Amino acid sequence: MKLVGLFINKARQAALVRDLSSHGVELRPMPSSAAVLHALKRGEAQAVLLEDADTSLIDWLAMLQLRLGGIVPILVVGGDNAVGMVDAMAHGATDYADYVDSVEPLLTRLRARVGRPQQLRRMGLEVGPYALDAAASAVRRDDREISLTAREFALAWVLFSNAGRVVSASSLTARVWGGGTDICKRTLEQHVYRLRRKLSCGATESVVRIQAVYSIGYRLDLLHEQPGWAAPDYGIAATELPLHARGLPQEQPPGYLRHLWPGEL
DNA sequence: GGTCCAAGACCGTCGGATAG
DNA sequence: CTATCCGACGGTCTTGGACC
Repeated sequence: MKLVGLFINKARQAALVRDLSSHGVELRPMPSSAAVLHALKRGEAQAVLLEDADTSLIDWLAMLQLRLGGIVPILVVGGDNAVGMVDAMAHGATDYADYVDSVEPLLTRLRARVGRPQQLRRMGLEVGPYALDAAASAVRRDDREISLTAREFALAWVLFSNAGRVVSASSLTARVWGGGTDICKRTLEQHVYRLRRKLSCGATESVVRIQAVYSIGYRLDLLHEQPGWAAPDYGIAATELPLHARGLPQEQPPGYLRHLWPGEL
C-alpha cells in the first residue's frame, strides 16, 4: 500500500513513516497539498494521510476534497492541536485514527478504506436560495443552474461554506490552489470578479454579495432575509471595531448554512 | 482633538497571453 | 475553444503628517 502525507510535526511524521514501513505500507511525506495532488494524479498513491494540526488540517481537507471529489480516501491522524474527529469528518475526512502507542488503529482504518469504493461524505451546501453540488461542480438558485469552472466552484465552495465570515486571501488561495503554490493576488481577484458576475447573472436581484474586506480577504454576505434563514448577527457593529478588524465576525458561523447529504440535492 | 490633503496601497475591471 | 493566469488602468480606501 502506498500513501502520501502532509505533516506539521516532523518527529511524528518520521515515526509514522517508520512504523507503517514495518507493516509494508509506504508513506511519502509531501511538502504541500499541491504536491499531494500531483502525486495522486500520477497514480503514485492510493490514499492521503493528514496530520490533525488545527487550522492547517481544515485548509488541507477543503482543498483536497474539492480537487479529488471524494475519489481518494483521506485519513486523518490525531496530533497536537487537534481539531478532533468530529470536525475532521465534517470537513471531508474519510476516516480518523489516533496514533499514540501503536500504529494498529491506523492500519485497521487504512485496510478498511483503501481499495474500497468511496462514499462521498458531504455532497452539497445550501446557503439561502443557493445550493452547491460538489459532485457536479454546479451552483443552483431557484432551479436555475449556474455553470462554474473548477476554480470558480472551489472558490464558491470556500466562500459559501464560510458565509458571513471573513476568509483571508491567503486561506482562500491555500484552499483553492493548495498550500505551497505561488498564486498572484491578481489571479484571486480575477476569479472573485468572474464568480461575482456569474452569481448575479440572470437574477432579478442580487441575493449574495462577495464583499472585499480591505487588506484581509473576502466575505460572502446574504443581503435579504427570507423565511427559513436569517442574516448573521456579528454581535458588534463593524463601526465599533478597530479599522483593521471591521467586517470580522465576532460570533459563531451563521445559521443559514446547511450541509446537504446524498439524496437532498 | 478634529479636519484636510497627499501618497501609497488596494480593489474592480478589461484585455491579452498561454496551455491543454 | 475554454480555462487559467497576469499586466494595465482607473477608481477607492487607508494612513500619516500638517495645520487649525
